[in-house]
Amino acid sequence: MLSLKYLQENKDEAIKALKIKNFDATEIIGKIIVLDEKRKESQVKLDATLAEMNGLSKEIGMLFKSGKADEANAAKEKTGELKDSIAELTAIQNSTIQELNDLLLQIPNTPHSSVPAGKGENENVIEKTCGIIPKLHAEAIPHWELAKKYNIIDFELGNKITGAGFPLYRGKGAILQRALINFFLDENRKAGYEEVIPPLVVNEASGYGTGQLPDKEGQMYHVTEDNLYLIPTAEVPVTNIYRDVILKEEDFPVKNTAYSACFRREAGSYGKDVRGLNRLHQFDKVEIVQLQHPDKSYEALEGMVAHVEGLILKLELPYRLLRLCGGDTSFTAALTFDFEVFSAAQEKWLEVSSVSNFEAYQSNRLKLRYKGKDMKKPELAHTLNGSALALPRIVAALLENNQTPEGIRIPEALVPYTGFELID
RNA sequence: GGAGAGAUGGCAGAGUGGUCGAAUGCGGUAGUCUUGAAAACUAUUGUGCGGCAACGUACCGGGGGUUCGAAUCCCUCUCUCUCCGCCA
Repeated sequence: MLSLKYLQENKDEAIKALKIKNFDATEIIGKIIVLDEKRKESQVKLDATLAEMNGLSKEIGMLFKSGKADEANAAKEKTGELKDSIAELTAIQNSTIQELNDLLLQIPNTPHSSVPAGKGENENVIEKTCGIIPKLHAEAIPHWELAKKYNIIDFELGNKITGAGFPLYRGKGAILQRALINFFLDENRKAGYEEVIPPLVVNEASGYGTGQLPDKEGQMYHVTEDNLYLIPTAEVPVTNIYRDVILKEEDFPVKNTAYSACFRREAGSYGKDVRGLNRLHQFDKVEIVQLQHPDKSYEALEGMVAHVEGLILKLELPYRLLRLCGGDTSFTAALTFDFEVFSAAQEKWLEVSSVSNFEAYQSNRLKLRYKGKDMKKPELAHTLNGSALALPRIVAALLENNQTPEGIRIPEALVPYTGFELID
């Protein structure tokens, strides 16, 4: 969430920026500022009353010690009234803070000045399109048919074991998954990201920390018995490593990468978009996360975009880079770049990575801060993350684009990982 | 799953009802000394909120209670450790 301080100091700027996200914040920010005044007022009163009470309690203690029990008991009489008003003021204070917090949670992150206006995905800006879209042979088929033909992904078996959206990879299909995961992790590690293996199930506090809760509750699988959630992305456990942490300024940049299975309920999805590997309930992804000094987060974002681009290039896939418009930028992001690869048989661009700078929006909830030597108080750090990369759509494009009458060709960079050059 | 013990500042660890935001040690930072370093010595060293500041206030795992007053007593939740059981 946005910080109160930011909203107070940059009210008009925030309202203007949020219009790019098609969010009219005029009323809500006005309410917040009024509520905060109220909060301050009740705080001052409460503190004064508490101070009075503390003083009185000390006095009573001294009176008892010096044997003046009568005076002490007389003083006790006075505390009742103070107690009542403390209870009352505390209640006001708590409900005001609660109300304030609820409102703050409703405001999306302010977009970066470079985010174009727009309602939805059609208005995203194509920054560049690279690579050659292959001309497939006459018998070319989409990946879900290739998966069956070469017996590498079994959707029906996944169906039997679990349900739709939980495919079973087998043989060279399974090896290809493992190869991609290792390839991505190795490349990320070479780029300075420390590898972690996080829990795949998180508690409520972590869900709140990265913003999946409360609003996206329905998108996560919930283990009600233990009140835990299956992670929709490694971003959740990895970013929560740094919840309630105060970093030293010289710790920046903090860079982590993690492979994880990801679980998404995808409630409301249906139809041709979910065919084959295009949209799954369980899929594999390698994620990169960075924590940065506020002055350097956009530089870091650029670096992350370049890194992801390098991965796609090594896989020899045709791709394009999109700068998301206000309407398509997520609630929590300030600036997002999407990578899409072209899947030649279904003739579709498929999103394979989303690289975002969240600025201080996630940090504010996480209470992730940093402190420099000359700083009196800690400040919020900036968080960034990106997929590097999500597997299923990469696999879809690899299968479709590289199909030949002899079999499916594996890109050179992956061969050391698969141990074979052809799926046949 | 059963029985017991515990959770205090960056770390270790004292504190069992009043002046305790909390002893002490280690660590960190700054300084003195030194050619430099080490050692020694001196000072300083948590976070939130309000305040220009002085200062006030809250925080001793989370929540609730008792009390004029709670780190300290009670209830509850979570987590950790030890032993037993079960088991990858």
